[in-house]
Amino acid sequence: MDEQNTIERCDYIHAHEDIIAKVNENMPDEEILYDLAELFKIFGDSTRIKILYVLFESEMCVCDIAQLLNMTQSAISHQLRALKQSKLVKYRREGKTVFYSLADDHVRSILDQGMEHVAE
Amino acid sequence: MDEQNTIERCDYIHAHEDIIAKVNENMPDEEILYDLAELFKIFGDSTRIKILYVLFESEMCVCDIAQLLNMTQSAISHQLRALKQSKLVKYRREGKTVFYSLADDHVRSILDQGMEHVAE
DNA sequence: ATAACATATGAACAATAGCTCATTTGTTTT
DNA sequence: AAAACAAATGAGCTATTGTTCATATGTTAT
Repeated sequence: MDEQNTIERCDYIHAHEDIIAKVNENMPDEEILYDLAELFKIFGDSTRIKILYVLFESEMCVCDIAQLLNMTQSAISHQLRALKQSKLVKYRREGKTVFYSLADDHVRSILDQGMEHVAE
Repeated sequence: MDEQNTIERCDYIHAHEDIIAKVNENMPDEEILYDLAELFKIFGDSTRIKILYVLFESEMCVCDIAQLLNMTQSAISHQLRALKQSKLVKYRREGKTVFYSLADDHVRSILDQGMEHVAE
């Protein structure tokens, strides 16, 4: 009750009441925004982006990806785990080999949207 | 010439020649992929995502955003700088006040694509 | 010019992330 | 069962990042 807002505030808020109401109305839940940020974090690393581009062509095993990107098996495996946890890639095992592939079309559309912005 | 590839390799590469050729053909330049990752890094923080959602409703000054998100002016200003550098927001000065707004429609489409994936 | 306000910025610190190295797990072959 | 191979994992190290705090810059009003 007597807890004070310690954040500095400007003398008067510029935004009108209706705007503020709309912001609060349309702002997704904290949890969703957190998840969204986590998802984009995954795209925020060029190694992972390269892996995704490789998988655009075909499913591929860890070692092949490592060779194509000239990186260690361990580094690729760690990154594939992140991609897996975000449900951006899926995998199937075939003997000793594990083949990874893109989970769905979102990967492509998200990267394409980003590309459009970067290309400008 | 005598520089050796120190990366471990599997006994045989699974991917066929034509696949490897296509990967190398369709893989964007290193520099582009770096820029792309940098762009997604910007989306990879929930504070910045919140700022963008706020700006969906209306242009807004730094202090208003800070109040809406209950954060310090400094923190918001720092993040707005990142958004500005990535050309995701633009600004105009009106006296002491600086109003920020979304730079273009890419912001919305990128966030929407991400949302689609998260919502699953 | 001075005071007041809005914003920007730099240094510092804690938390996070990506890579390497060593090792483990899972599978196949002998 | 043992050896060999592919992949996964954990610890450790360095680099990066988001916030805070203090201060500087830019603009307006007195």
